[in-house]
Formats: sequence, structure tokens, C-alpha cells
Amino acid sequence: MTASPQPHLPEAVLRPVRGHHAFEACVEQLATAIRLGVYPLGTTLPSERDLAVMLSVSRATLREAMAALREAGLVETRRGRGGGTVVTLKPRTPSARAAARVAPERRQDWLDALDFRRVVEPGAAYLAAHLPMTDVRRQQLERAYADVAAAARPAAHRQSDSRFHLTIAALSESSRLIEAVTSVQSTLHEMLLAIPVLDTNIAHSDRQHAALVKAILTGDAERARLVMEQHCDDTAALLRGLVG
Amino acid sequence: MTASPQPHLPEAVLRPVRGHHAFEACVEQLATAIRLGVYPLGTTLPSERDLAVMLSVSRATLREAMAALREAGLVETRRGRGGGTVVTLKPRTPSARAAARVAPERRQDWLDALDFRRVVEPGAAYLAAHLPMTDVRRQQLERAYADVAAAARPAAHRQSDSRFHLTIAALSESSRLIEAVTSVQSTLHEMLLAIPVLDTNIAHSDRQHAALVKAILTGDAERARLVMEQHCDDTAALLRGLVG
DNA sequence: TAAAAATGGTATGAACTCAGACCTTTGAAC
DNA sequence: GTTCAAAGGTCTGAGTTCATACCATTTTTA
Repeated sequence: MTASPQPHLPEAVLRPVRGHHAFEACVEQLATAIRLGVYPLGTTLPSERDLAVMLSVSRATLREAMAALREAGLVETRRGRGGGTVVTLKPRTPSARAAARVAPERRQDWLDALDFRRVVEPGAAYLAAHLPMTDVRRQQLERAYADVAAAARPAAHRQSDSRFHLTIAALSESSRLIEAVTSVQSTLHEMLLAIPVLDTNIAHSDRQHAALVKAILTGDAERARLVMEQHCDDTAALLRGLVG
Repeated sequence: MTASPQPHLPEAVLRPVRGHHAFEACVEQLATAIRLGVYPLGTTLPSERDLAVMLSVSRATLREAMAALREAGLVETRRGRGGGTVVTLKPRTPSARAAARVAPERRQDWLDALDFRRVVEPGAAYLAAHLPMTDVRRQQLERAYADVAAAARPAAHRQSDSRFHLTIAALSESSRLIEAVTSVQSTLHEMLLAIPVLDTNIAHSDRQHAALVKAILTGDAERARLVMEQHCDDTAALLRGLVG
């Protein structure tokens, strides 16, 4: 008779060592970065050699990924010095579509992302507010806030909103938190593209952003977290209605 | 002139698509699960075929990982029906060792883990307390708490403490939170093995565990989070002294 | 006691990934 | 205008990983 472990832990703890092939993972990461507006329309990606290093992948593999992005119409490539790969994807306008028929497992992942977000984004805001505010950091935050506040059209607003949240994560200076927020924003982006934008919601969101920036700039960590929690809750309420 | 993105985001967002080879990742995950006590001494791991499926890896690759674990003395394998792979690793006793000469990048990762932990573990406790408490869930929690409270020797205490925290994460029922807590506990485990155990600390920790269990069982989510935050802060203070 | 079943052990060929070298194109520097 | 540098494009051989089938050992079951 061999002993058995507590039965609930193993299944919870062991998980796929990596979802898919390296080149698919590259496509996903780059496509996400482009869609979230980390590389907005018209910007040039780093060179293939640099990207390969950043993603810890061989250039051959990275090039397969680039070919896929080109194929999908997200980027265009020009050769020669000064050439490179330029983003051609226009930010999409959120609209009610397709939200009805998502696979149940996908639906589950969406709900999980909302829960996770409510933990990590307020945590990032807290940490960001906690760290000493340098000029560079202040400028990054104010620039990101200005972008989202100034965004005229819904599509542009969606991207600058992502950038705003990613910027706060970056200000936390925690590698793991940045990764967590990036992952969550990616999923969130999918969801938000599937619901119509209401001006009311955007105005409400912008007020919360303003409060968030103020709390972070004044170093009020508790308040930053609270505001971000409320912000996440409000968005989540909207989205939970969508996915049922 | 091609446009440039906001300069701070790309480096923060793009990251290695996968750290190392599949078989190394398997070794890491399994070794972590064993060291953290997910599979305690004497328990049998799932069959190679099952593990391969769980980790989304071919059996050939999984077997390489098993060979490495065998090599390292963590497990032993017997053939035939009723055979399998049994954990032979005895829990190690924490002791002051080697903590002095960790690479600076590793040190950075350790500090990052402490920050991240203070975000995700309280979040997991909050969610766990928020969900309706069924009999099964209550039993899992009480069993995990009893284990850690009853642990006589420091080595056993270390493992059951990990299991306790992982159990709370599992009770949150958020896949992403479980993954985050697992990762954090793995790093934390390394750190805790490098400091001497003080009975005072253990007693203090046990009191916090008790308060945590009570808060979760009574559905007091805010309190659960607060207690867990304090718990993380206390451990972090101990450890920051060590690496700082 | 014989057969079946569950386990680890072995083998093979295809596909993916890698590191590195080299080629081609194009704009910038001189 | 020539040269150089920086970018994408191509090639190759070695190492990993994969899916799949089959073998060997041991316990359980009929």
C-alpha cells in the first residue's frame, strides 16, 4: 500500500509546462503587444535580431512568427537599412458581436481573468504608489493618462486604456506583476472588444483614472489600491453581464 | 521617420516565451511539487502516461525528467502493475547556509517574489473566503491547518506550511491565482530553507494561520485578506533582513 | 494457474527549434 | 557616388520534442 497525497493539490498545482510551440507563443505575445497598443499603428518593431533576444528564441523561429503576423495583416515589412517591420493594424472599434457563442471553457477563463485582475491590478497600483516618485516615472504616468483622457474615438480609447494600465504595472517595478497584468489585459481586451462602448462608461472610467493618478502621484498607496479595486469591480460588473 | 512607441512599455511587456527546454521545465515543476510537499515522502506520483498528459508533454520528454529526479535522489521507480514512482526525498531542515552568496539577479528575483506574494496570497485568501463554504472545502482547509499546526519537526512544518498556503490558493478556485501562488511558494521555499527556524516565529505564524482559517470559514473576506497581508509582511520582514 | 491489465522501458521517424554563417537590399555617411 | 552599416532573407546540421507503437515486468483477476 503506497501513500496518497492530499487529493486536491496535485491537479491544482501541476499544469502544462508550456501551452504550445515556440513560434505560436511568439505570435501570441507580439500580436497581444500590438493589439494592446504597446506598439501602436505606424510604429516600428525592434529588429528581428533584437526581438529574438528579447523573446529568448532563435531568429528562425521568430521569423516564422513575423511571417504569421504579416499574413494576418498586423504588420508590414521593408528590407534594407532603415527598414524593419511596421505596425499596420488599426485599433478595432469595440462592438457587440460574437459575445454570445464563446466556448464554455473560454468563458471560464474570462471569469477567472476578472477575478485575477481584481487582485493584481490593485496590487500594482499599491506598489506603484509606494515607490518614490521620480521625474521619469511621473512623466510616464502623466503621458499615459493624458493619452487615455484625450482619446477621441472608442478604438483609440481602448488601446490607450490598455497602455495606461500597463504603465501602472510597469511603475510597480515588479516583473511578476507586470507579466500578470499583461496577461490579464490581453484577455480583458478580447472581452471589451465584444461589448458596445457607452459614453457614460468612458466618462466614469476617466474619472477613476484621474483619481488613480492623483493617488499614485501623492504616494497614497491605500487609496490607489481602493480606487483600482473599484475600477476593476465596475468593469467586471459590465462584463459579467455580458458573459453570463 | 517611423514612429516610436512609448519607450518604457515594450521592455516591460515582452519577455522570454519560455525559459528553457521542456524536460527541464518538467523537472522543475515536479521537483517543486515534491519539495513543497504536494507529494510528500512515501506517496506515489501519477503514472508516466498521466503525468505526461497533465504537463502537456510527450512521454519521452517526461521520462527524461523522471530520470533526472531519480538521479537526484528525489524518487524511486518500480516496474509492473502496482509499481510506479515513489517520493523518497525527506523534507529538509531549514538552516542558515549559503544565504550569503546568492547572485544579485537571484536576489532581485527573491525580493520581487516577496512583493508579488503580498499581492496574490492575500487576494487568494479574500477569494477563498468569498466563495460559499462547502463540506469538502472546509475539510480540505481544516486538514491542511491541522497538518501545519501539528507538525513536530521544522522540516515537516516547512512542507505543511507550503501545503497550507497552496490549499488556500486552491480554495480560491482561480487557476491563475493558484499558478501565481505556486510560483511564489516555490521561491519562498528556497529562501526559507536558508534561514534558521525560531520557535517564536513558528508560534506566531501558527496564530496567524488560525486567524486565517477562522476568517475564511466564517466568510469574512476582508479580514482574511488583512490577516494574510500581515502574515506576508511578517515573513517578508524576516527574509528581507536575510537577503537585504 | 492462466489471462488480463497496469505499469515502466525501448525504439523510430517526423516535425520543430536552435545557433551560426552567409546573402541581399537599402538608406545613411562620407 | 562609393562605401558602409543595418536591416531582412536564406541555408544547414545538430539537438529536442513529439506521437506512436511495441516490449518487459509485475500484480490482480478470472
